[in-house]
Amino acid sequence: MPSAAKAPTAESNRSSLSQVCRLLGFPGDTAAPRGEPHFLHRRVKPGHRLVSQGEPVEALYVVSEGHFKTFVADETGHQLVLGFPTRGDLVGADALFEQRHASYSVALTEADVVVIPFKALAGLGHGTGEFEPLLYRAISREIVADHSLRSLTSTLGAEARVARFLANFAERCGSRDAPATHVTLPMTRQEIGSYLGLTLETVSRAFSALAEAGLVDVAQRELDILDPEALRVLQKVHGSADTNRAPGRRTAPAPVAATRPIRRNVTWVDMLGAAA
Amino acid sequence: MPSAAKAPTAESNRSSLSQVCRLLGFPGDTAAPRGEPHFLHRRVKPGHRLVSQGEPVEALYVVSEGHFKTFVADETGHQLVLGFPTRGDLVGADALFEQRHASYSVALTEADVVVIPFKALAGLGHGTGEFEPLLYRAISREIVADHSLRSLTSTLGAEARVARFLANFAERCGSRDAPATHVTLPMTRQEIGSYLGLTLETVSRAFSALAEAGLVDVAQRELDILDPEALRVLQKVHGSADTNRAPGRRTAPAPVAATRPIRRNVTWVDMLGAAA
DNA sequence: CGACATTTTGACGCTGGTCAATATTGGTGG
DNA sequence: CCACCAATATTGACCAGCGTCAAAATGTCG
Repeated sequence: MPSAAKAPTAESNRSSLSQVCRLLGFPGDTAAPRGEPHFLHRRVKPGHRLVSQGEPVEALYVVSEGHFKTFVADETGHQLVLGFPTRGDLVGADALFEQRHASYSVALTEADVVVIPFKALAGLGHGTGEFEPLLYRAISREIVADHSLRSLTSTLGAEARVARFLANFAERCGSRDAPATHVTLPMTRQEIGSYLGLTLETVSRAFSALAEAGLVDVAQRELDILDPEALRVLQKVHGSADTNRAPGRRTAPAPVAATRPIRRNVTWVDMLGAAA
Repeated sequence: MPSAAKAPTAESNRSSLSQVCRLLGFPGDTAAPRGEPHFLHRRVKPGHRLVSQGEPVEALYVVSEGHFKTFVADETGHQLVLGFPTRGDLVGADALFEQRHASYSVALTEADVVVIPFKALAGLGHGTGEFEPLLYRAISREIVADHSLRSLTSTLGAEARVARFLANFAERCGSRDAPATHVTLPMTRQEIGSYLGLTLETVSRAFSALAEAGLVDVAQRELDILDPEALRVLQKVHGSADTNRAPGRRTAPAPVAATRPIRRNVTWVDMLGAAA
């Protein structure tokens, strides 16, 4: 992987507030670029933990480079993958409640994070008042992403989940509105499965199916996105017998536009009834 | 339901900061109970929306009385239930990102909420600096609860999910360490199913099964908890991918320091361990 | 009382989990 | 340098949990 082979150390060991803002994806919020505090960085080697479940919180982190996986481990040792934070993502937000981390975060690749000392938040450093709204937004985004994932897993089938995951991941890898055509997956099939609520075998099968459908080209950890649009739209591939029906053309089938004229009394029901 | 039939208006139309703290479950954090600002309340009738998806955020809310359901609706009108906020829960945290609500919240019963004006947050009212950490904690708790739910749905089978849900719900209904033995479910089977990632039929069947097992006594919306402990412990485990085979090493006390030479991808396997 | 929403119960079948065997990669030791 | 081994990935066969379709019972509201 010739990714960050360039100038790894030169990238920075400290970032200004406005840099962190941009990193988080809030370019507009940079208001006071003056003598604002600079945040230190911290490097994490692959396989090393950034935070551990139960550990008292010392800081929050914003990923600057590399990939992580965050997961919880129940008493029996089983683990559930909660996400794969990468550049621009906040790590450790679940620790603000109870001042203890509620999950593990380990680096999957060589990684670099911006350290946001907990003091800067709890110590009510009003000098840093500029980035409090920023934190709110970042944490809130965690929640939104979480809900989005729940929606994904409870709505789509296995193949569609994997497809969306790949599209999403590739999108987040390509740094600036560059969907990224080729990526090296930093996580195992099992981790993907845990994240999506599937088993590793099902993930593997989904990969094969997507490859056979011509949407991607996957070999082990190497992934080529051939049809990003189809990946994102896909609802079902489900081709065991008639996979090659229309080669080259694969668009989503017409969805059900069932908006039944349900009438009940009050306002909320309009959307309540539609369920199914 | 003769619940809040008593003195509905008398309960309060404004709350002090410390009262909100207690309501949120952070009794210790009440620091400046002096001339602190008082927050107005707002009543919501069953079936009425507290917030709507896409709507610009005007305030956050803390439920004081009653039950809500929060859900997202995709383009086709299908809805996914995200939670059933009740007394002490924060509503609207997902709106801090992008200043627009990312979900609907409708009252399932007669309800009463504390209104926390958005201004009090964005306007960086440092006069209210006391409750900023509080908000952080409350929002963070949302995330933790979310993860907990994901863990639940991806590890347990249908019956176990429903069992845990009922135990959980009854627990949250009984106000003070009172597990609550009888509750009136404010939501439909379908809503429960959406919340747990099941269909309404499966939920209904699970209810019947739990009743037949003598754990609960359920008739329509009326629910009696007969064996709270069994409900919480019940595990029909059917899902999880990893089976812990390696009986030897379970604890991964390996500190953040370099444990061993990292070959490509390994080393964190100590806790990934047993994974397969 | 009649229409509709919600719930219950049954039968059937598909998706995806489980078990199992093999292939491939990459690191280690002789 | 090559054989060996562990971890990961792929693929197949089997089957069961739960979604789907369907119908009937019960409750609710106008």
